[in-house]
Amino acid sequence: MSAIPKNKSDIILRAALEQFAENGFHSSPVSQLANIAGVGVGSIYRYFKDKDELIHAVFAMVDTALQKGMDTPSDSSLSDQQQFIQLITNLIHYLNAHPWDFKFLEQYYSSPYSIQTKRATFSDEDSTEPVNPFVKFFSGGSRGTIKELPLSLYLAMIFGPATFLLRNSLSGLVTIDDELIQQTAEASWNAIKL
Amino acid sequence: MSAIPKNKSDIILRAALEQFAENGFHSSPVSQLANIAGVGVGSIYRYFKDKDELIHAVFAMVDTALQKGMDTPSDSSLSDQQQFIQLITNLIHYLNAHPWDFKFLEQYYSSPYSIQTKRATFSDEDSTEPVNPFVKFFSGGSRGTIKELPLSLYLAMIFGPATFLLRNSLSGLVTIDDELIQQTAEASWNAIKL
Amino acid sequence: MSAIPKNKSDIILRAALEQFAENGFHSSPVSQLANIAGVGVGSIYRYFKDKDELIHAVFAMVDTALQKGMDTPSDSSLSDQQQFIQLITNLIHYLNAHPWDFKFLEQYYSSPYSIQTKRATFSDEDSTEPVNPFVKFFSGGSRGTIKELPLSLYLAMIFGPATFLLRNSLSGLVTIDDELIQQTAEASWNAIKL
Amino acid sequence: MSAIPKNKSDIILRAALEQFAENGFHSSPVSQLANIAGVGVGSIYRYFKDKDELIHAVFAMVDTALQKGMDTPSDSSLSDQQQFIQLITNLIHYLNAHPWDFKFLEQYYSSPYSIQTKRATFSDEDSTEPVNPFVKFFSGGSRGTIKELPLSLYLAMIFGPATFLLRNSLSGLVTIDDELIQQTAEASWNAIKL
DNA sequence: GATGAATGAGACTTCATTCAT
DNA sequence: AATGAATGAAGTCTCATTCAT
Repeated sequence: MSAIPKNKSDIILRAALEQFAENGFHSSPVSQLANIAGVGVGSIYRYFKDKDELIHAVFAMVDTALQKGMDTPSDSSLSDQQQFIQLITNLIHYLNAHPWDFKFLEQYYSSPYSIQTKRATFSDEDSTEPVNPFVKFFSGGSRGTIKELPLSLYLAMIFGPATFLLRNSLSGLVTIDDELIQQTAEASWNAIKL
Repeated sequence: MSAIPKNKSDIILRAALEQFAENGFHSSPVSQLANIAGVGVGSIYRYFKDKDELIHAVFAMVDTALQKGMDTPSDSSLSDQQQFIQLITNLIHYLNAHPWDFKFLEQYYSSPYSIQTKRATFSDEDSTEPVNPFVKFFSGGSRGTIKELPLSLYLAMIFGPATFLLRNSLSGLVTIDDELIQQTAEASWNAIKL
Repeated sequence: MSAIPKNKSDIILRAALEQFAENGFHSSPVSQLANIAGVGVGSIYRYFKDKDELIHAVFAMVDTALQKGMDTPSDSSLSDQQQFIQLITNLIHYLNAHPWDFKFLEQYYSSPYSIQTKRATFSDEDSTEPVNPFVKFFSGGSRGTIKELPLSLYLAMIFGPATFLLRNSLSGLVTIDDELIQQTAEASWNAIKL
Repeated sequence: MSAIPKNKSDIILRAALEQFAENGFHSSPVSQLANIAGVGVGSIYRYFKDKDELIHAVFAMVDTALQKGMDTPSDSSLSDQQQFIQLITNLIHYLNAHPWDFKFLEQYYSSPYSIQTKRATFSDEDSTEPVNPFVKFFSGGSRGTIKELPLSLYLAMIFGPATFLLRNSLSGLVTIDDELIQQTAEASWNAIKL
């Protein structure tokens, strides 16, 4: 799935993602990252100023891939409901298929690191691509199919449940299958539809 | 609000909660916890085997308080919808009023520590009290007012959005007021009602 | 001669002085200092914030001892010449007897560290004790026995030759004995006397 | 003044001198020297076995230039005093005009490196050129104008004060002008004249 | 001959834990 | 019981040196 990385910088990023996801930032010594990546410790510092910069770079990689993974060629023949459900389905599918990405993001967002990064989730004023596809979806002007609610609440009803399920899936408390995904997407839709 | 702790063990737990919430586990040296708590480093090790045990103990304290904070004397004169909305309102109110608790839980759940803890959220087989009030709510047998969905999805539609909003509230991206809480509770209800 | 240090801080300072004098700052790893001092590495960091602070502390210790070692109870029955020669004799004697102190000072002054320290050699405006005894000597108002020269030149004719000889003594190029000290002191006097 | 170096070896030596003088040996990574010199790191190791050898080579370059800078075509029409004062004036002028050379020498002499180098200052037995012009001056047999003193003391009264002033000049504590140089040279002469 | 990416030994520093008082 | 000085394992990062291109 993920293309095999060929340049050293990507090899390091992949190894770091794996380690951070499994062990957390603070239980992943740089020396261990180097081992997994199959490079010398010093090489990591050739490509990244310090461990912090590496963490942010992993985030950028994962975030970009996620935006791409969620996106769907906009099909105007689909109803709002169908489009919306498609997006949520994509989101859960992608993160369920990429548990390292999900684990990494969870840690990243609940750490001091995320504070330094300006999240462009809510507005795309200053953002170049990638733009969150859900924001795109909702910013299409008022529709007759959706309740009038704050953007933050739309997003909460989408990412919240999905995140909760994925977390429990990783804990082994829940098994995510297509039926559950479908039910989740519909529930989210019901939460905000008129 | 929080009762003033009187015995040394509680004093330590409170100080630890504050530090962990503000600085994270790995930026909270035991010596600093001792300072804040106003006790010697050695004393912490009298009450807790090591730092890990302290972290788990803080979790237990916070988790218990949260269950209590959410609970409401079950009032059978209220409709299902009213009860449900009351529960969510309580949840968000409590965590919004106790940001340290919320921050701590976020870190705890997205860290390797939570893996070691067996969460008794979904079943109460082995659990002594406290039991999640929402689990109590849903386990009351089938009702005519709620869709037939997996328990995990019910919980996802409750905790997911609430958590998402609280997170953004702490980041300063969103301000949680009573109207938003009401809207959220209703949206969650709409997601699962028949 | 040097009292045997009893508290840990002094033990560390002594060990550091020895190592720095012999090997230089950069060839004296903190771990080695700890070995010589007979303490754990961590202990050094209990008493000194970091290696830099330790270096400055060693300087303070050496500098203070030197001022004391140079000083002589001012004896007004002695002529200017006798007083002056006494001071230089003390200076060379002291540093010759304490080669570590001399080597340390040489390194310290020709390193970036000394820039951070405000040397109070030239003025004692802001300085509390100790004050350089030579400065005291020259600041006693104009005398009829000494040429009118800039203070910096007085000091140059005192410390310059002494330093040069001590350096060569350490290299083994010269042997400093009482006769040489006497000759040096007289030459310095001749350089500035009327 | 300094001829523009044309061969790679000289370019490296110049760059190293500058860096060492400004930042010290240990804050001048070889990679940085390479940058300044505009050559690859590897090239430095083609011309110099290791960093130590480079340091010694810079010393040799600086030392040679200094000897040349101090020298004056011996003019037998001048008195001893005039010749002597001329030599000191040259010395201070040269080092004041070449602060990098002076800073480098200071560091070199007060570092463990200088121990490895056998200085040929005092005797020219084993020395090929250059020979210290002052040694030449004093070895001209006994004169009726100068006190009978050890060679090392002559040198101490010359280099000592000059060095001291230059050091303070670099620290900004003293400004060296022609008057001060003249006064210094005269004081040195007074120190040793009959 | 020249280059600079790659390496890893080793430096500095932090902090969980112990134990004598 | 309580304390906090002492410890050293372990983590982050630098940089002299090598070697394939």
